[in-house]
Amino acid sequence: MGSVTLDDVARQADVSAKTVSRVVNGEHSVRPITRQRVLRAIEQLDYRPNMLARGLSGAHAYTIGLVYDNPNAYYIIGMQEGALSACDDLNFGLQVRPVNSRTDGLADRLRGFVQRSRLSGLVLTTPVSERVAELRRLATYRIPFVRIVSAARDPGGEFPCVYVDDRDAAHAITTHLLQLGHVRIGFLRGGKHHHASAERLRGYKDALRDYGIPLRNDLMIEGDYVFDDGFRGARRLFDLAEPPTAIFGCNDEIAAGALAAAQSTGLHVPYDVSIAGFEDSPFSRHSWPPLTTARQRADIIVERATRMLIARIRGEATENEGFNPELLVRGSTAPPRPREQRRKRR
Amino acid sequence: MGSVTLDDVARQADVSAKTVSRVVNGEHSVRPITRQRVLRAIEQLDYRPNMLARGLSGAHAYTIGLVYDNPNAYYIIGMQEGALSACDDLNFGLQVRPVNSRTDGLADRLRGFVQRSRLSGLVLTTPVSERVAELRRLATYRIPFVRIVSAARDPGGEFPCVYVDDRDAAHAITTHLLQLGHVRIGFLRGGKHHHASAERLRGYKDALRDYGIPLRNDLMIEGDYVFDDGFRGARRLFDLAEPPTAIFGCNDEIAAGALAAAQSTGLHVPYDVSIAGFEDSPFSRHSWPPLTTARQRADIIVERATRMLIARIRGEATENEGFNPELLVRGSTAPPRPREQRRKRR
DNA sequence: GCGTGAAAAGACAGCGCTGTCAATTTGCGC
DNA sequence: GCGCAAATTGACAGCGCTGTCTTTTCACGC
Repeated sequence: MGSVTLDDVARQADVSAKTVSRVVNGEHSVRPITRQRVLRAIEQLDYRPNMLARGLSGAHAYTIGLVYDNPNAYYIIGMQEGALSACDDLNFGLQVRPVNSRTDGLADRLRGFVQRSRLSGLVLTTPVSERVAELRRLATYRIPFVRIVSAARDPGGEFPCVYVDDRDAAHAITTHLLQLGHVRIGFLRGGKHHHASAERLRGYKDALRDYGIPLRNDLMIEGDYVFDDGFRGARRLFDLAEPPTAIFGCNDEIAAGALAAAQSTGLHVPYDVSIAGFEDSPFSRHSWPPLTTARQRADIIVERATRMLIARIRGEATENEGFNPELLVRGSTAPPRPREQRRKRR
Repeated sequence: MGSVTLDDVARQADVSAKTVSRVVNGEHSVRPITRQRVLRAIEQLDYRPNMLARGLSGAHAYTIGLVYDNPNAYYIIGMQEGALSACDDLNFGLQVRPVNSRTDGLADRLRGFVQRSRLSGLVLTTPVSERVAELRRLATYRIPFVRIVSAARDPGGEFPCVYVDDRDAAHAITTHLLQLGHVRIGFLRGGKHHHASAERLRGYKDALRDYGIPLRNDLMIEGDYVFDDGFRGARRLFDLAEPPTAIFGCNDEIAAGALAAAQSTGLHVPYDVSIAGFEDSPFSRHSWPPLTTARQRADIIVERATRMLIARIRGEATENEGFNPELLVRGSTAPPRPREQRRKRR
């Protein structure tokens, strides 16, 4: 209804529709003079390409897919915002796709998804981005994608990516605790299958090693990225003969669980025990005390990944980019108390 | 590339493409026998309509818009899930649209959004759904929409809607506190411009009235739906000469703020003060103690609204539907202590 | 069995754009 | 100014579906 079409522009600029199409899509083989004329016509008419027609006609729908497997609402919203902002800016559409990353045939399901919606490419977030074998397969299907991964440095190699240095951030958090004087620091690990979790554990270990403190297995507790595991894990730590004076939770939800465990045990945070998280989710800001954590800007990270993906779809070359989460010290961490002053459990 | 088209199905079912189209779109001038045949063919071939072609060809894009103005990530995800589930089921696409509901020209911006993407209709969530004048305008543009509103009973009248009885739920929560023996109950109000907030306040007032307890203005504090207002509001209540023994926060985030305020003041929840929220967000489950609250299933509510919208787009008649949030009693509420036992503030 | 109106099914023409390939123009060396 | 390859530009045929209009079939009363 009344909307301006390619043909209108073509008539106005006195060229063929195809030439207008070429200009709109930034193809090379148009003379500057012609391009000018077309651009002027586009502006005069306030023309906007019809996504539907573009997608139906062309090889792909000028739409990218954001693929995730993550229960964390805040994280998802952040990622969505980032992707949307890049897509709006570059005239692409966005489709959001939750998947189960642990099942077989992931690559094939993703291909199905891409084909059905004629997606131009995929942004793969962790932990989907860690299934390298499936990714290889995806690549053989010639589906463009950019992954977001946890890595201390540019992994280079096979696939384009945006990398986040979880290890360094975990190192910083642990060092912060060490500098406060903590020696027995518990670690509540997140999803076994998440590489990010392993990286954070490694940062923790490295920091302890730097301070010459031997690792103790009873202080490192397995679990998932969920509140209940944080709660139970922290309880186990408190029950040790020599409980830790600080606990580092692999993400904010785990740390919130640890915080609740402390409070339910009558322990005062941070006086009796320090607790740190990872993520800077609302959890960490809206607890009492607010949690020391590492800020990870999911929105910015995904926006960069999305821009990279679109650049690649357009045939441009790209370089991998890295991000460093930032240490955020808040009220949940403090120096340990001398032993005798520590409060009794109720 | 190998994707199954309408024609393939038509051939398989030995009918015309148009008939398949009719079946897919739930039009009702198809004989049951024929419909069966077509459905079987669709299943055999695993046919899925191509959104792009549908949108290009038809008067609208078989895609609905979910419009919200809400900072609460958890809520948004819930709504998205509900809408997506209905859309997937009914072969519609979904576009998500955050807006600022307080600005002028809302209807015109929504129209722009609808026209650009050729949306078939809109699901309007609170508080967007409360701008009645703008809605009237939207209706004159002949844009189909369904609103989600806060109301104690079917508002009937002008626009189709799904209504949620916030008042009754707030009444239930307040009654729960009264039955525990609380008399001085504070109320932390959410967004002034949200009708839901007014409804919850009214439920609170009604319950007090039912128990013959006079309202006290110093116990009702204005604020927004955010943590900090909950924190500050609760602090003000604690500073009263006669502080309340229970606080009802207008949503979970406010209640979380009140909880933090209590903890930061050295008050023990629920022994020194009871706290209740509204929403059943992760906040309420992941705090210590977990919050008594009212469960509001954003996903289910929005799913219903989406189905209603699509039915209307298809020209079917619909009836408004109501939902009642459910009281969830958890650890943050308990009987008040006799006065002398109440703990001193530090 | 026939006539009738309504219900069901089909034919056909695009929707706005891009891929393909053919036609035209340009630039350049001689 | 000519010839030729390369650079530009254009013509045309769909992409997969639905709206419109037409044809066919059905149900029913006599």
